[in-house]
Amino acid sequence: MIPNQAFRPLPVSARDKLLEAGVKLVREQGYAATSVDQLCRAAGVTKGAFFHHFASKEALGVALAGYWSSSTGAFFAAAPFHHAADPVDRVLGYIDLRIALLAGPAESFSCVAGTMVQEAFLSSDAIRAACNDSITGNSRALEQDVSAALAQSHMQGLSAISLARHAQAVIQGAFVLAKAVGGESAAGLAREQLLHLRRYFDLLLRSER
Amino acid sequence: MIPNQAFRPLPVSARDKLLEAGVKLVREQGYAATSVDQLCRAAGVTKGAFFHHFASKEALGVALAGYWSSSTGAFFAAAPFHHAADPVDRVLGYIDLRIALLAGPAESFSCVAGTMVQEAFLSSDAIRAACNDSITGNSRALEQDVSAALAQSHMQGLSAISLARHAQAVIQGAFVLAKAVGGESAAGLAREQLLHLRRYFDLLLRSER
DNA sequence: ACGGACATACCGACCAGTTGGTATGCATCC
DNA sequence: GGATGCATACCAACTGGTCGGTATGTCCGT
Repeated sequence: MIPNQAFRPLPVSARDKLLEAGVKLVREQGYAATSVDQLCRAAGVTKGAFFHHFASKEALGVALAGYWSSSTGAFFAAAPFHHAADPVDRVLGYIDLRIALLAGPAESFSCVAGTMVQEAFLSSDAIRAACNDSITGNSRALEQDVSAALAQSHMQGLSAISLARHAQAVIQGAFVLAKAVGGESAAGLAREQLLHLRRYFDLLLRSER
Repeated sequence: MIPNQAFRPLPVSARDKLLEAGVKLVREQGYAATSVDQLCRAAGVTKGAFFHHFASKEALGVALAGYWSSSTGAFFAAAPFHHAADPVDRVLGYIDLRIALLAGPAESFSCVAGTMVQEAFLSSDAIRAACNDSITGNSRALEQDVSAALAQSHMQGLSAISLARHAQAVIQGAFVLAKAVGGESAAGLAREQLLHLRRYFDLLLRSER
């Protein structure tokens, strides 16, 4: 999403504006508490435009998860930690980047997919599946490097995808705790949690080499 | 909450029924998507009864976090893992108990406070604070044993409360991932995550003794 | 002139919250 | 011990406003 369109006017269509507004509002208040009218107001478009692009509010939810997945996926894919020679450095580099992103209030660094899926996992299977794709997409992107790093270590009986999923679990859990404490301490608390994750990975991947 | 009242008819007042319904509905659909009418229907009481006991829907949310905190707190306080002589066994015993509780669909083992705070942390500071009390209450209950276990190990520069918080973060993150995959795999995925937490604690607390 | 991209106006359903009321229990006073 | 007074617990019916969604129209590039 948001394709690079150099030398061309950015589309900023009503659809894009609605998705951007969706990211902001869902992060701040969740999916259910965000009304279609509110989305239209925040995006500066009318209700007619909304239902021209999305068949329903649920359809926006699904599209939002996809939009979120694409934009964050592109960001992490372009990050420099991929160029490290040692796969362990690539894995820890990913965690370090996630730590570096933790700043400001919780609604500025939390995950749209994780927030949405908590509310909609039972009421809308389409949204649940779209959010699952987003989260497991992150795991799969990390899995390659974890797998290579595990092969170097003497660790036995550990699955790469399970470890990659653990990174996502800790990240999602850190967001929940950050929202709970609120205020200034949110980012610091989240960072503390990712440092535990980093230590765990370091213990596993650098053991007995 | 729900005091033992042997030989007396259980109160099952409208208030208690509403809180029980709140636990169920918030787990299934979140706080915002749960309407007052729905709560009353599920509890088998009228709307008048609701607003007799709670000044607003938000007030129910705050009371619900307290109710959740008390009932789960009492459960864990009474668990047998506290009797282990070695503090490391008590910490790992807590994690093992949490693993044992993971069964069935996500809505049957997920956390009411964690779900609510994701939606309401900005819109209602009262709910945010009540949920934070519930989650940090769990951390503080674990902190004592973690502190004693850390004192035995040769680990340096690790704070007990930070580690106890990490347990809560992994648990909350496991719930998010479990909701995302949905269906039969939910509990298994959550268990997998808590096993990583267990391994991390084991690596830290049993190191170089 | 035709289709995509919007805007305006509106609908029935449902929302949180309010109203005025009833039923019951428990003191207090004669 | 029976009448009085008052609080608690609960109820059915209602309100103004907001919800997701629709019907219909207009603009505009091709």
